[in-house]
Amino acid sequence: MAPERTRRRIPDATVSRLPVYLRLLGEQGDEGVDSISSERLAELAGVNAAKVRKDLSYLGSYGTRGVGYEVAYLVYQIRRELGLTHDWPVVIVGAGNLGQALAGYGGFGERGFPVAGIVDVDDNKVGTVMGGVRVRHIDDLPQIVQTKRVNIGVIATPGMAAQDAADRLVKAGVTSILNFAPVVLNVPHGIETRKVDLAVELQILSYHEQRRSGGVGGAVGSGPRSATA
Amino acid sequence: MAPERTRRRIPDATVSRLPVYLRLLGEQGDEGVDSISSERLAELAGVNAAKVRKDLSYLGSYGTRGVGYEVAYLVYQIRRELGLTHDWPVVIVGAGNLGQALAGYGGFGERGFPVAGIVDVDDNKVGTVMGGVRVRHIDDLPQIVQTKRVNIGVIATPGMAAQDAADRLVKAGVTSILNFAPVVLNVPHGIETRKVDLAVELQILSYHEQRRSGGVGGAVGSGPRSATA
DNA sequence: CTGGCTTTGTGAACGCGTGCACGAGTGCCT
DNA sequence: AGGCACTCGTGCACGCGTTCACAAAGCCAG
Repeated sequence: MAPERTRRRIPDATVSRLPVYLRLLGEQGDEGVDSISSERLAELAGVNAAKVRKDLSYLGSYGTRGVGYEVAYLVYQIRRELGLTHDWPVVIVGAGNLGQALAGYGGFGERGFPVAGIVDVDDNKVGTVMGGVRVRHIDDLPQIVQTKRVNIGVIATPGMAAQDAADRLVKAGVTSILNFAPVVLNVPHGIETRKVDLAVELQILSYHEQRRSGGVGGAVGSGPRSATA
Repeated sequence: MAPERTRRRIPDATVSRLPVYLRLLGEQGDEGVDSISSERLAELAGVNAAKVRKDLSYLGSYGTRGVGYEVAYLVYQIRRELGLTHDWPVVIVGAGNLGQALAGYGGFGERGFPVAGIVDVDDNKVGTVMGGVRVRHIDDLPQIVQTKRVNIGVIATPGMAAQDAADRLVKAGVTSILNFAPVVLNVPHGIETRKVDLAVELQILSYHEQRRSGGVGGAVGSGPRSATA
């Protein structure tokens, strides 16, 4: 390949915001907006304007001073940087409540992440269809990953089965994992992992609520507007 | 419980890790472990031992030098700090795929966040039962929030309906919102908000995959799966 | 009771991300 | 053509979070 030396590394914080900008820019584009300022984009994204400019500067200087950014071009650049110029098929492990919801959630395919397959250990679930995809046995994982060129795996199993799922995914050749199970996964170096834990999110909110309601005192079930029990 | 000066503000980063420690400590407790070192806990949580100690130090000095932390006591302290000494009923807005999955996901109630209600705008869904909870009309939101003393709302609607859902939740008296819709919510100051966006997570993974597969070279859409064994 | 071993708690250094402030470039209007 | 208004791009300072390193503190053996 070209001298393409160590490609500008983009800070994690920025990477996590680019998808947000991308979505907003897409919406703006659909509404006929063809140029947008960092200030406006910042407002839509709920962040600081300087941050937007700095974030976008990591992609290169694609803005026009005095004018702003051309929406369509910016969309293209962000998509390119995020690797969204082509689809990334994903495989879902676990066909329970969550797995079903994920498979049925149309947003996946629409946004470039078609569900290449769903697998489960439970033979009773194998064969059923969810979101247009037939559930297959987890032993078929390697085959699915290979034939469908899957790089991303989604773990939607109970916590107990998550590590095994991760092991199988890695063994099958997956290099990125999105984990919904409340478990700290142990994966080989080089495997990218992200975790979404509903319980953690709720507990963080709980912390703030508890704080709001008068600090760590006795166990009182008082809400902001509720009668003190 | 005299020290009311628990006003100590705990860093966000720490707050987001406490739930993880809590779960791990619970598991260890179930396995009969009654004392644990920061090193061991760090290993389980996949973080640095010093970080564990610093995190726990925000709760107070509950460890014993030379020995470690008493699991049961630490669990109690973390639960107390996170406000988990009592339940926090939640109300789910949106009875679609995701809403169903969330309602059906037992983990909610088990972890102290019982589903006080599910609401939807669609009259066809109203009356059906999900996860043991009957779906009610969104107009009943204020009543549910008030009678069940709900402080936390969960938005599981399509993006288009999310802002309206948030407005209704806030108006009904909810002060914390967990948002699954791919939208930047606009809420009054003082309302705590957390966002879980599947598309964003996948796109972040996509970024790393794209990076792995040779960087942003030509705009050629060669298969995602490059030469990686 | 003393010495040695273990592990906590924390001061201090470092690094990353954020936000400000301002120079530099661009387009529009007179 | 010249001046003006606007917006990007970025150097810099600040603050938060992470990590190291070590003294303080507790336990145990003999």
